[in-house]
Amino acid sequence: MGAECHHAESAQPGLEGVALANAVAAAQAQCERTRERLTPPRRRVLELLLESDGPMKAYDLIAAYGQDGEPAKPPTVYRALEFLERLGFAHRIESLNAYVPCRMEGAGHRAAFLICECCGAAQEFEPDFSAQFAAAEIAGYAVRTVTLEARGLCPACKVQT
Amino acid sequence: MGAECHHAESAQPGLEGVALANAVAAAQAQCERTRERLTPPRRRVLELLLESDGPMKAYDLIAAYGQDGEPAKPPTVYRALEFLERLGFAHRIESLNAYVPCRMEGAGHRAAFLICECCGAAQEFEPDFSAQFAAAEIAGYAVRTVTLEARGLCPACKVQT
DNA sequence: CTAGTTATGTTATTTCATAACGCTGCGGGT
DNA sequence: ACCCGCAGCGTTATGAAATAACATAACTAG
Repeated sequence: MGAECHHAESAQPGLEGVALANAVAAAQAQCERTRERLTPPRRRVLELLLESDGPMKAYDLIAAYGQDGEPAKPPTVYRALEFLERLGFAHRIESLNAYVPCRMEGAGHRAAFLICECCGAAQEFEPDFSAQFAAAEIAGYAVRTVTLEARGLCPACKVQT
Repeated sequence: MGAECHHAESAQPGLEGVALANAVAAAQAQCERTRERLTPPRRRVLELLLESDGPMKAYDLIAAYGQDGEPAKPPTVYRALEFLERLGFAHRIESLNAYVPCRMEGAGHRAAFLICECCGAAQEFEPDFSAQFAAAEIAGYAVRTVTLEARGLCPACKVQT
């Protein structure tokens, strides 16, 4: 994923082993609570996102989908992503055409990201949209969702060249 | 552009005649001040954006480019859009894959939009990113640009069904 | 069990964006 | 005046991202 620099992309190391299993199990449990179904393709895509060190493109997911190297068909992955986004298990980063697993505990529908233009890392943070909601109210808009993406340099890339 | 509803999309009526000419002339003047060149394709794409009632897709611009009905080649339009964005004359709306002319006076690199999911209107507003900058600073990020897109219903669509 | 709904598999296509290459025309230096 | 370097453009082709459409399978409530 590191597109422009050589730093190890370790800001958000992917999950493995037990941590991965726990994360998937947590998603499973939440689904059962809300009568949603974490079906095999959905689970598989969630796993891939959680394992990744950084944002994944849809076609990265498609290529990585089959344990045997067989790619998925695009709709399989896009449908899974739609589900994961709806449930809040994943977010789309519009400015990258890429996807990340949600790293925030129980954050509902709010998402905000700090995106490093050097190494490609994307860090989710808890947004405070009060100023934006105020602006929306003045304009008479009923806001449903807000996406915010701040681009710049992460601490590691800021230091080096 | 109105995708899902029948309301007139009049929130941001396009410019015509003298108003259009004035807007283009203002861009021209600013270019001259900064030694940038508002070449014919750039001027043409800017005109098309200013004339439009709402966000335009890249291929809308491509189709509308020639006064004689001849479409442009994609790179022509994408290069012009890149220029217009760099100069702050236009903004890309990531969540729509669409472009709008900048409506804010002298706003530098900040852009924020209220997007109606019913009629497709996109209203630019003056963002206050102080909360986000604070969050970025805590995380050690050096932010360069921020894009914010709030999706919901505009006043007109909120009232009707 | 069976009808309705939700999810998946599959094929094909559409939409969005950029790579690569050569030509042109303007501006700066000597 | 020259020519040289670079920004901009035209053109062909391709790559990347996302969805349409339709058939089949799997749950679930009655």
